[in-house]
Amino acid sequence: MAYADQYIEKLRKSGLRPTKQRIKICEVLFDAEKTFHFTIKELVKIIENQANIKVSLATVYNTVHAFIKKGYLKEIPLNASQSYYDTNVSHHHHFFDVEENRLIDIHQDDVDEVNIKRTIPGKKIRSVEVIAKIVSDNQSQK
Amino acid sequence: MAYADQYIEKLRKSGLRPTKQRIKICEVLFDAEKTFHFTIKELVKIIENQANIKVSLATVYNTVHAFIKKGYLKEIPLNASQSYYDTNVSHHHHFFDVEENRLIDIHQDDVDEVNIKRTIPGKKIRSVEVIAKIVSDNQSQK
DNA sequence: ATAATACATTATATTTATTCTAAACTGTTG
DNA sequence: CAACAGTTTAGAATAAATATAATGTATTAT
Repeated sequence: MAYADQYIEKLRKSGLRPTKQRIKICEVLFDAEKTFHFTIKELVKIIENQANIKVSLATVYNTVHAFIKKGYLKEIPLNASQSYYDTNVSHHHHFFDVEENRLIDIHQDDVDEVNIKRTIPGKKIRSVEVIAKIVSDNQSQK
Repeated sequence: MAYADQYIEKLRKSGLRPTKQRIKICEVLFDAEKTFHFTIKELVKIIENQANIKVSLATVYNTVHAFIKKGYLKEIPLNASQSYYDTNVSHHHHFFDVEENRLIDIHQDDVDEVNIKRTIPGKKIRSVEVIAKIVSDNQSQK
C-alpha cells in the first residue's frame, strides 16, 4: 500500500500508534474511491468483509472519535438512534430522507453561504451544518 | 385555566384523548412565558415540581412524539446522547455550545434564508435546520 | 346514569447504541 | 530479554428509547 505512510501519519497526529487494526480502519475510510457515510456498526462490517483482520467495536469507536477530534472525519448532526459519520470533511451539507433513512450530500455550491449575524460573547463558531429533511412528494402528503 | 380548551383541542387533533396527565404536559409546554428547550427527563421533572400529578416516562414520550408529528413541537437535530425538543416551532435555528451542552436560539432574522438549489426527484423538503456549533473563543484554542 | 368498550397509564422489562473495564497482548526501549 | 507503555478485546455497565401487559379511565350507546 502506497498509502500506508499517510495513514501512519494520520494516526500519529491523532495521538494513536499505528497498529494493524488502526491501519485497516484507515484503509477502509480513506482508500475508498468516493467519500461515504457510515455508522460504527457498518464500518465494522465493511472491515470484516474486506479483510481478515477482526476489529472490536471499542477499537473502532476510539479510532473514529480520535479522527473526528482531528478533523479527519465528521459527525453528521442527525437525531437518529445511532450516529452517522462522514469521510467527506469538506464543507458541505446533507439531505436526510426521513422515510428511507438515507443521507445525501449537498455540495457546498448548491447552498448559499449560511451567514449568521448574531454572535455569542466569548464564543466562536466551530462549524455550521445544514440538514434538510426530505419526504416523498405525493400530493396526498400529511 | 382558560387555556384548557385549547389544550384539549391540541390533544384531539393529535389523535389523543384529553387526560389529566396529557393536559398537565400541555400546561407545562404551552403555558410557559417563553419557549424553551427540553429533554424528556427534564420535562418529567418539571411536571413533578410544578404539579402533584405523577406522569410516567412512557406517557411523556408518547405525547411529545404525537405533538411533533402534528408540528406542535420540534425535535432539534443534534447528536447528543439524548434528544432535545423545542416548544418554539417557528422557523429558527440553533447554536449548540459543545462545551457547556447548551442550546441557544438563533432568530430567523439573524440567518439569511437557506436556499438549496439542488432537488431530489420525487422528494420535497420538509424542513431545513441550521446547527452552528460554538466553542470558547480563547486564542489558545486547539 | 351506567355498562360496555376502547383507549391510557404505569411499572417493569426489553432493546440497543455507546462507553467502560480489566485481562491478555504487542511492540518499543534500555 | 526484561520492563514498560500503550492496545485490543470480550464482555459488563450504562442509559435512552421502546415495548409489554396489567390496571385504570374516558367515551359511547343504551
